[in-house]
Amino acid sequence: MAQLSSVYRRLEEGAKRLTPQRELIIKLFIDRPGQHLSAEEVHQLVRREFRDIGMATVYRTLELLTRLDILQQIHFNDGRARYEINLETTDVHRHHHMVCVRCHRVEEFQEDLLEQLEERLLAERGFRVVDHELKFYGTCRQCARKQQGGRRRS
Amino acid sequence: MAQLSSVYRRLEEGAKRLTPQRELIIKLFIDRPGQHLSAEEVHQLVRREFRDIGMATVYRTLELLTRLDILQQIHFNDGRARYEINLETTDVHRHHHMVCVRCHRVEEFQEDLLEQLEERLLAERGFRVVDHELKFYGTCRQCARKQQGGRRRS
DNA sequence: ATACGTGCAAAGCCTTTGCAGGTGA
DNA sequence: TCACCTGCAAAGGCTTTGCACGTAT
Repeated sequence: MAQLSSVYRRLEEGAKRLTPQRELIIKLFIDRPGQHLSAEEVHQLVRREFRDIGMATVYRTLELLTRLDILQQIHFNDGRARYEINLETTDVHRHHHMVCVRCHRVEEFQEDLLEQLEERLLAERGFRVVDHELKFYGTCRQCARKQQGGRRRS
Repeated sequence: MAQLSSVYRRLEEGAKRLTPQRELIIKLFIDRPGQHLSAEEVHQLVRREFRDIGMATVYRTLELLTRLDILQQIHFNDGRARYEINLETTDVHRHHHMVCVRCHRVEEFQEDLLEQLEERLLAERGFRVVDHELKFYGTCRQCARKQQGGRRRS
């Protein structure tokens, strides 16, 4: 798979070894595109296949993969970092998040309307953007339906 | 001052007492519009006038004021929460942040281009936005100049 | 009297680090 | 050999909580 080999290439470029623990963590993210896993969740999932992996290894691996640009760290203001994979097909800079404040599920959307704004920030304020994040907090369709049902009853 | 009385009104509506500690913390934010203070910074600043205030009181007050919508909590991914005041003149939803990754200063900008996008998210995906945050990370004008100077020298 | 507010210390969470013991090149 | 990697336990940093003591209403 092209995406996998690109991940391994990036690992090699970082002069790092592909240990079983690291491979399992990478596979986890490849098997779940579009998911945003916390360190705790990664630990739980990997432990199904590698019982003795420690949290320190998980954190060190997540840090390494983030540094190699294989993962991206995201904060959704719930006090813990989450990670998602950076496949070559994924343009990180045109991909943002909708966080449901009820079920905490995260949806994504593509949008490039920030580019013109970034150009204006450079021209008008001298601020050169290297990264950005846009997050919407609200209620997703499913939770809106549930909420509506609850209100009817009361 | 109209802004001050609005803050006090919101405190009363919350059925909360205006203690000297709380008043000092509120004044801190009113005297520094546009600043984004961490709990530690608030503690340091208030201690100049109220030596014995404890961190717990600072945290409890910041939590209270956030709940009363007098302050707003913000995360800039540096591992600590920051707070800014919500004056009635400030439209929280059209005010975003540019975070300099070198000097860590935060600038603000006004922009309302998100509204049409929010309408589309509701229409196309059923997601009803209640809050959003847009942050740009990059280098500010001053740091860009310093950097340029350094490069010329090397 | 009673509910509220405070400072202090302890505990909680998430995350990082030190260390001794492996393992691959 | 030697650099790298790991699990465990301990420590760090930010934040919350328990508690006994005050203080307003």
